Amino acid sequence: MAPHLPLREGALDIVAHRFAVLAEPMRLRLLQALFAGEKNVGELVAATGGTQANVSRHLQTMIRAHFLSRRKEGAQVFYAIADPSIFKLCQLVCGSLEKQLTKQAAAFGN
Amino acid sequence: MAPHLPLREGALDIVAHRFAVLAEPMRLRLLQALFAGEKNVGELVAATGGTQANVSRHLQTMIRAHFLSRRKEGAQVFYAIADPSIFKLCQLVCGSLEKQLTKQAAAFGN
DNA sequence: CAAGCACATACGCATATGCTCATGCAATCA
DNA sequence: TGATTGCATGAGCATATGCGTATGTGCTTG
Repeated sequence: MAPHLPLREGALDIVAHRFAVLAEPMRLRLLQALFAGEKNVGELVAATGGTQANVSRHLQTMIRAHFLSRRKEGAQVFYAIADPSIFKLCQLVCGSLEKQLTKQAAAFGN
Repeated sequence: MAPHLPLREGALDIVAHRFAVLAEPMRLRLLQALFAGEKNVGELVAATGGTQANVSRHLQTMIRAHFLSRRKEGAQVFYAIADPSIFKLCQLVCGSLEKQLTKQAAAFGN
């Protein structure tokens, strides 16, 4: 039941793909914008500074990965974070990154 | 101190890169093999079924990302997991993946 | 010193992925 | 109904990345 860490064959590819979805700065920007709550595409375009086409594509990518949810309201489409584990994932990476950078800084004598 | 989630510019690229390192099946296989403890390159080649050159390349990638540590002993080189957050990262992804697949299975009527 | 083992790395190819531009499609409004 | 707004998507290009093959480098051993 728990994390059978010797993962079955094929599972690794799925896990890798989930990490890959998080491996694009623009998608992380979108997630960051969505941490504050549901937003429509126009708001996300404004928040990230990307083009409408590009933002839309990245949103589809995260929808397919089941990281986001979609809600149509008239002509607009609202996106929201659907997988709460994303919070912890980002926190973990940021945390260990901070630790590493601090250590590197200390190595310079400081 | 804690997760300043509105990350400073540039930090996102670094975070994205860290996720990217975890976004390759072969690297995940190597990490899985290393979960049991330190191993040298030959053992990792055997454990993953990859070629020596490819395994070596991926190990360098994870070293540069500070995910692994390196220890030379004579002609051999031993690698080990240097960043404990990798455990939790994999557990989180596997956990939410399991949840999602279970839900999808249930949607088929079961 | 020569030979062999363990590991790293340069090169070339194939594929994947992000980006822009242009267009399609649906809903709203005049 | 025609025009406009909001979002999605196809085409094409540029780049990045993984892989295999071949070769380089350091250590060990005879």
